Amino acid sequence: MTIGLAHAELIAVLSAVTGDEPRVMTVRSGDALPSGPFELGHRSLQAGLREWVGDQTGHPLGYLEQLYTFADRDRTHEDAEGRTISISYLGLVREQAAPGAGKPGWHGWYEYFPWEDHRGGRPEIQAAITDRLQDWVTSETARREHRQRRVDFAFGLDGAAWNEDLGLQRYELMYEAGLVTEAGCPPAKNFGRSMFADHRRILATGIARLRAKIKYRPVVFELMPESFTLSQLQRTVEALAGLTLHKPNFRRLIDQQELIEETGEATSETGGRPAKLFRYRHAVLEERALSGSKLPLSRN
Amino acid sequence: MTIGLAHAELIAVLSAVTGDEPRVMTVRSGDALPSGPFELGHRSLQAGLREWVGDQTGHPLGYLEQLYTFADRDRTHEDAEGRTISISYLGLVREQAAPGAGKPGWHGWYEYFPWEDHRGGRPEIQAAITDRLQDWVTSETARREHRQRRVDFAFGLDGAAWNEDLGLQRYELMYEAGLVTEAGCPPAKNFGRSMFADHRRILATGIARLRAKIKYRPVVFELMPESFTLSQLQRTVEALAGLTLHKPNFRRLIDQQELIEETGEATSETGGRPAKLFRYRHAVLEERALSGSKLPLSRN
DNA sequence: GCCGGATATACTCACTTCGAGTATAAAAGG
DNA sequence: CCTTTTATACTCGAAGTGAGTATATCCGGC
Repeated sequence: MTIGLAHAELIAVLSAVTGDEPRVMTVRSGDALPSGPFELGHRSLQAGLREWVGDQTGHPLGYLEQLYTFADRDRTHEDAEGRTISISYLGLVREQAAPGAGKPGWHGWYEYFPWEDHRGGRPEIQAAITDRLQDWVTSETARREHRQRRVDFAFGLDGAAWNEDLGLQRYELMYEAGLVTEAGCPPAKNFGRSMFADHRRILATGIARLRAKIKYRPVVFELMPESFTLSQLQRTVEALAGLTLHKPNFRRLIDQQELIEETGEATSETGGRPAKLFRYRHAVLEERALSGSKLPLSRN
Repeated sequence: MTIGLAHAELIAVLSAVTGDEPRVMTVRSGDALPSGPFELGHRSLQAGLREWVGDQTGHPLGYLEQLYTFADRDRTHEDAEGRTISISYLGLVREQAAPGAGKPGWHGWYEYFPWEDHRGGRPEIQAAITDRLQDWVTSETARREHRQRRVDFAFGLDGAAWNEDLGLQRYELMYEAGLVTEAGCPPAKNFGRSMFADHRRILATGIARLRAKIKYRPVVFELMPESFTLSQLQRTVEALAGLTLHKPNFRRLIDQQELIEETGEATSETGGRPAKLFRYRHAVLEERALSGSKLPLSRN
């Protein structure tokens, strides 16, 4: 019996935040995500990727999480002796440990997804996108209603609120509607910077996953330096979520979670009143979070 | 350059709920999860699995979601020409469409994880488990504190509340502490029924994922028949979560989500007052849910 | 036919959480 | 010393959540 033989490949979405700009590590001048073959010598996928990232970038990798495994037919290796299976990972790199961040190799998320940054309100480009999506909705009578609901929900139209977690759905809608060059549309009709093969889709997956995760697990701290101010922390979260947050409530949220503690020092680099410095309470690391139950429990 | 060649295998965690018992489809009299090679003819992994499940079981597969991809060294294929990559999926099967449920092939979740069912309060077996875990905690001085926190958090001890989502963490702790035969411990010291290779770990992954998911996406309905009563729905959720829920609050939660509507009919099969029958509002299917923001937004 | 058991359904209330706004403190610079 | 800027602290009402109680409708036994 023929057991499915395949080429195994690892693809990484490595992110860092510099100032208020979320960035991703790229190769080929920003056209592709770093990837490499899964070598036989590695203990596991995770270990393989860590090793490989360490060699290639010199940045120690903090948090690492599997994203998704793809094996669609169009991903078949050219000299196909079997097809290619791509296993993608999300990795977080601390700002200070990423000297390359800001230099070539690291590109801003919103270069690829300009419509995902809502920190300055709805970005202008979004109107153009939703106009084109509306054409796509109207162009078919059969699934029209269904398409309309998907667009409205994903982009926060018609009463629905903008939900930052839906980045992948938004990209997939645009792909279906032929608004990205990866779907075969002419470069003129493209929105955002495109990438090699399905790398932009994988990046969207990583962004969506991270945006969802920061809400129920303290992963932001994997991106922060050893000590930081509350404003820095807030700006980092805002950069990731692509949203502006309510400052007093953000602070309340943070300290009622008891995730951080004062270092005792302060910094006056920020301009106004000096800000206290905090550090992450590592004791809490693996436990904690995973907060809400959402199910109406019965205490008997 | 040697591109990593590997064997690709699909493993499925197929679940259904009959009455108040959550079940999983198994092969080898309950010793293993169904699995098979990833054939080259398939369009994608997802399509490959759907086809394969259809052929093997005759049950149409509703919801299907990727779980995790494993490729640890100990999973190497015997006549190793490369190693085996296992891609696991979680699938949900509707009760009525699964005539085999209850018959051989389908086994109850809690046969494998008796400590995960808290519907009748803390199960007795848990005390024995945590006693043994406590020995494991005390046996090492170096990481003792860390281990203690992990155990307390995972099993809801020392002030922490029981969290049904942590099934995977609990199994992994037991594995580390040598309380399951899969870790090489003698059968006498085993807790719960063990499985082939790492299949029980994969099942734990599936259960944990599903338990987490029912809180923010309406996936329960993939397990319900066309029409159902609110009590049936509640019992299904309780079966999955391994918890008892507060009836009035459960009903409030359900109808404020507007996920279901009355069929107009009622059933008196349950004994007391006849219960109204409801159906899932399919219109809502892809949108909706993904409820809470958890981030303190600013409206400017 | 009436009554108790069983199940379904409906309503109330206190407490916590959350969104939103306002007020005070401490630095820098003209 | 007064304004600007950033940091920090407090308040309030609306909404959500945990928990309990009350009413409705069937069945079966007497």
